[in-house]
Amino acid sequence: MSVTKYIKPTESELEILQVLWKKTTATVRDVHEELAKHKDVGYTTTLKLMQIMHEKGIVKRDASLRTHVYQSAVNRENTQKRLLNKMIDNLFGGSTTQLVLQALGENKATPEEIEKIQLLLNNLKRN
Amino acid sequence: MSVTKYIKPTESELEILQVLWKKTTATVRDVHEELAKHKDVGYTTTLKLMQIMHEKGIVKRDASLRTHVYQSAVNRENTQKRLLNKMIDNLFGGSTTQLVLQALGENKATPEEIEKIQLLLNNLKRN
DNA sequence: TTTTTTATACGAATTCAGTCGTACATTCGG
DNA sequence: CCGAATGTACGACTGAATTCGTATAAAAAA
Repeated sequence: MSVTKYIKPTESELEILQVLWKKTTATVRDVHEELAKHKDVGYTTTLKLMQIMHEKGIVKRDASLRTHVYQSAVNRENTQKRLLNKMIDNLFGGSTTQLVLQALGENKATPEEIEKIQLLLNNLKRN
Repeated sequence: MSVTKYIKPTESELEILQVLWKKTTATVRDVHEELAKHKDVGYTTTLKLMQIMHEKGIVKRDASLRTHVYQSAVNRENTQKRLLNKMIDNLFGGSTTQLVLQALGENKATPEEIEKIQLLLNNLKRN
């Protein structure tokens, strides 16, 4: 029986994934320079992390050239959904609504964004 | 210069906090039995965790009796808000709306809950 | 061609979360 | 009173995440 593989990126891995999701494709140096903008970290640390992510199957890479080219191997939306659900369980007692209320509660959603959410809600009600 | 203390509960700590938030006040046994409903864990593990949380200042306790009585030392809404914002940054590129859309996207919010959210949104628009 | 820069690989250290066993004290039932 | 149950303290182990140093190869610059 095949066991569903649970990919649960760590925090550092998520930072890297964000870069890869945005750029589609990137070298270790690309990623590292992006990360270095916001935090103080050594190049080999980023390298190691990406190697481990490769072992885990979180990223793919083209190693045909000296400078390997990486890309994400996990779907962005799925990953978001899974971690979100976890947070809903862990922190909001399983209530999506509580999370949404909390998220919107003090935050700066523009009127256009609010419209977008309202549209979605209307569709949901119709079902 | 005082450094702002960053309380970042771990996953297990969050489980415990949920119980404490719900019950207001609880012994280790209370908490443990609540946790044991959903996962397999030893009593001393829960105890140890709560002791560590006490050292960290995440929970308070009354140790005047043999059986200590614990309660949360961190505010629920603040904690939720902080972790939520972190997730928004880490996983949704800083967009609250993206998170909300994703959360509502496939999830089972009841019509009543949807109403509640819509109400909130209408209020937000009015400002 | 020599030197410097840029890559990857890899081993090792550190830290932390989570788990539990064991020791020991107190309380409770009989 | 005595044994079982219940409580806290605490040390220790495991595994994972993170960090970085060093070795080595390749490429680029001088």
